[in-house]
Amino acid sequence: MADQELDLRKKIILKAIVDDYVSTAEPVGSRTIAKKYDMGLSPATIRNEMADLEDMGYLIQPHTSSGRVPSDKGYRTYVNELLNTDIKTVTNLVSMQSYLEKKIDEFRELIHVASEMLSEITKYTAVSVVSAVDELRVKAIQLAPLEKAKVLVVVVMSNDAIQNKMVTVDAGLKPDDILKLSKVLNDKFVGLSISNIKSININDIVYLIGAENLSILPIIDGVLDCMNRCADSEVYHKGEANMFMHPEFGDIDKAKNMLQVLHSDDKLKELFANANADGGYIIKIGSENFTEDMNDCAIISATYNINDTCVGTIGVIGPKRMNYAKVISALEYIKNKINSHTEESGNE
Amino acid sequence: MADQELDLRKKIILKAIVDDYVSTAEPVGSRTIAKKYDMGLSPATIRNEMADLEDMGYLIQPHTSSGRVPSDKGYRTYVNELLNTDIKTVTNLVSMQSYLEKKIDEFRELIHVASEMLSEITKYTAVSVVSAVDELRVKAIQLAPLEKAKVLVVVVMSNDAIQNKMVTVDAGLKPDDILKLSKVLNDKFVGLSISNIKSININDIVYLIGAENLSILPIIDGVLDCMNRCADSEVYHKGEANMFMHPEFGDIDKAKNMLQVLHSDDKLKELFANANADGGYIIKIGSENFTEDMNDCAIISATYNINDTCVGTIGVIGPKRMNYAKVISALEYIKNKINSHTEESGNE
DNA sequence: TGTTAGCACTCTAACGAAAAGAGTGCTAAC
DNA sequence: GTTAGCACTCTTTTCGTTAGAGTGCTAACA
Repeated sequence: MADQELDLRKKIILKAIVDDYVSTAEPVGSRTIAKKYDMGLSPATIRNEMADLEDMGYLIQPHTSSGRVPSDKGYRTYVNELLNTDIKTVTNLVSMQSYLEKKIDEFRELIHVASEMLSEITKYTAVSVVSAVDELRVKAIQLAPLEKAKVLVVVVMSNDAIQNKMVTVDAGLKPDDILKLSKVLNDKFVGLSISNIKSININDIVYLIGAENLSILPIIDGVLDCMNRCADSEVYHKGEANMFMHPEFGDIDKAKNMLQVLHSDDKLKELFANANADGGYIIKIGSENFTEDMNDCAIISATYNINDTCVGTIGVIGPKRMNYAKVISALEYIKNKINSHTEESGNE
Repeated sequence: MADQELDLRKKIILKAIVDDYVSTAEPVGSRTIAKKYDMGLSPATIRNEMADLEDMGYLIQPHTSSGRVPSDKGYRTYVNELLNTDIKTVTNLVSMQSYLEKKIDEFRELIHVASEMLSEITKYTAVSVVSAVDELRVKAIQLAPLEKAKVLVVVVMSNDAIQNKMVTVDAGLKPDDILKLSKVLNDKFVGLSISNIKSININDIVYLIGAENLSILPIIDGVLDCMNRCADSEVYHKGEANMFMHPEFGDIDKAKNMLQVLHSDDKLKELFANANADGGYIIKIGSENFTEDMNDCAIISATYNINDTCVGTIGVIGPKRMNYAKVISALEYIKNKINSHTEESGNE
C-alpha cells in the first residue's frame, strides 16, 4: 500500500508485465516473465516481487490463482516512468511518409486525413474534436445567384473552414442586386466575428443595396448559418471497427456500449475536451475517464492550435491494454505534421 | 415440395408464424399459435399444417424438436401475398409529420434528413446511395480570391450538389484575373457535362483572360475535382447502432461482420444498387442478397429520381426477421416526401 | 539476507452426464 | 377433418469432476 518509489528490479518486472499483457491480453504469470524476458531470476523470486507490486497497488489479480494484470496505477506508472526511453525508437513511420505529403488546402480535409492516418497506423479508433470557437472572423463571403430564386451562399472563416448553403429568396430579387449585396456584405463583414455581426443593423445594408428588407433576410440568415457551422465544434471519428478487433470487446454488451459512446458526439467531446494540454499529450487510463462506460478504455490525445484561434484535439481511443509507445509516437508525428501544415499555409 | 397455391388456412397460419417470429425472435411452436392467435384450432391441427408448410418449403425447423422459423421463401410469400392489406393501416407516422416540413434547399441535406428519419422510425439502419451520374451539367461556378495565393472554387451541378475546394495558385495571379476567369468559366462551362468540359481546349480560356497557362491550371483542376465529387456516387448511413439491438447479432462475430459491411461503401453500393425498380420497392431477403455475409439480413429499398438525371436509392437494412409492414410504410412515406420536395423545388 | 526449489492449495475452464423443458410426430378416438 | 394423448427427440441447464495454471508459503541454499 505504501506509495514509496519502486526499485529498479520492480520497475523492470512491472514493465515486462505490462508489455506482455499488452500483447497477449492474458493475465501474466511469474513463469512467463522469468522465461520470456530472461532476467536471470527464478519464477519464485518474481512471484515475491509481484506480490509486493500487488500490495503497492500496481497489479491486480483477477482471482486468487491467476496471473497478474496491471491496475490503472500500474499503467500510469508504465506510461509516466517506464516508457519514455522507448518512444523515439519505436517510431517506424515509414508508411506514413507519403500520406500527408500531398497538397491539402483545407483545414477540415487535413484533420480528416490525419485521423484516417492515425487510426490506420495505430489500429485503434481515431477521434478528432474541433473545438467550438466564437472568435473566428470572416475571411470571405460569396453569393452566387443560381436560378429561379435560389442563391448559393458560401462563407470562409479565419480557420479556413468553409460552409455553404443554398437559400431560397424572393423571386423579385435581381441577380445584379445579389452581386451588389455580395460586395456590400464583404465590405461590411470581412474581419468581423460572429458576435460583431449580430450587432450590425440590417437596415444599413438594406439601404446600401436598395432592396427590400424581406428579400435579403434569407441571405443574411444563410450567412449566419454558415458562420455558425464553421464555428461549431465538430466531432469526427475514423476506424471504429478497429475497436472490435480487441478481445476486451468480445462481450457483445461491452461492444454495444462502446458503439453507443462512439456515436455520441457529446460523449466524445467530453472525453476529448482537454484544452489545457500545452503541447503535450493527455493520457487517460480506465477509471481516470470520468465516464463509467469507459473503464476498460484508454484515451491518448493531443491538441493543436491554428494561429491561436482554433484549438482542436486529435487522439486515439482503445482498450486500456493499449500499445502506448506506438500510439504516442504516431500521435507525435501526426501532431507535428498538422502544425507544420498550418504554419506553412501561413494564416495571418 | 410441390409449389402449389396455399389454401387460406395455411396462409393465416404462415402469417401468424412470421408475425410471431418477427416480434419474439424465437422459433414458434404450435401451442403458441393456437393460444396467442386464437384461430379455433387445436395445437395438433396446427402441427399438421406446419408440417405441410415445412414440406412445401415455407418453414424451417432448426432442429427436430423445436418450433418453426420462416424460410426465405416463407418471408417472401409473407411479403408478397400476406402483407399488402396491412400496409396502409400500420402507418402511424404522426411523429414524422413535422420532420421534413422545414425548409431544405439542398439535395444532400434532404437525403441526410430523410435517412435519419427512416432509421429513427424503423429502428433499423438506414442507407442511402446517390448513384454516380456522368451526365450532370454545370449550373454555376464561383471563384473567390481569398488571400495569399489561395482561391476558393465552388461548383454547383444540375442535381443541386455543391462542392467546394480551396486551391493554391501562383502568387502572381491578381484578384482581378480571378474574377475575370470566373466569368469566363461560367460563360464557357455552364450547361456542359463533365465529358464536354474535358474536351475543351484550355488554351482558349488562357487566351481569354490573358493569364499564363501555369497559373490557372490549379483552378481548372479544382473545378474538375469539384465536378467529379458532385457526380460521384455517395453512400450515407445512419443508425448503425440500431443493428446491434437485435438478437441475431448477439454473436460478436456476426456483429463484426456486419460492421465491416456497413463500413464498406462498395458493399453497400452493391447491395443497394437496383436502379430498375420503377416506383416500387425492392425487397431482398436473406440468401437473395448475393453477398454471403448478409444471409441473416433483409434489405428494403426504394429509388427516387430527380428530373431524370440523378437516381438514388434509399432504404433500410436489418435482420431478416424484420417488421416488413412498418418499414415499407415508412419508406413509402419518405419516398413520397423526397419526390414532392424535389418537384416543388422545380429544377428544370 | 536474498534467492530458489518444492509442494500444497485455489481457482478457472473444459468436459460430461443427468435432468428439465419444449415441441414434435404418430396413433387412435371422436 | 379434428383432436387428445403419449412416446420420442433435441436443446438447454445444472452440477459434479478433472486438468491445468499459478500462487503463497516454507525450508533449504549461497
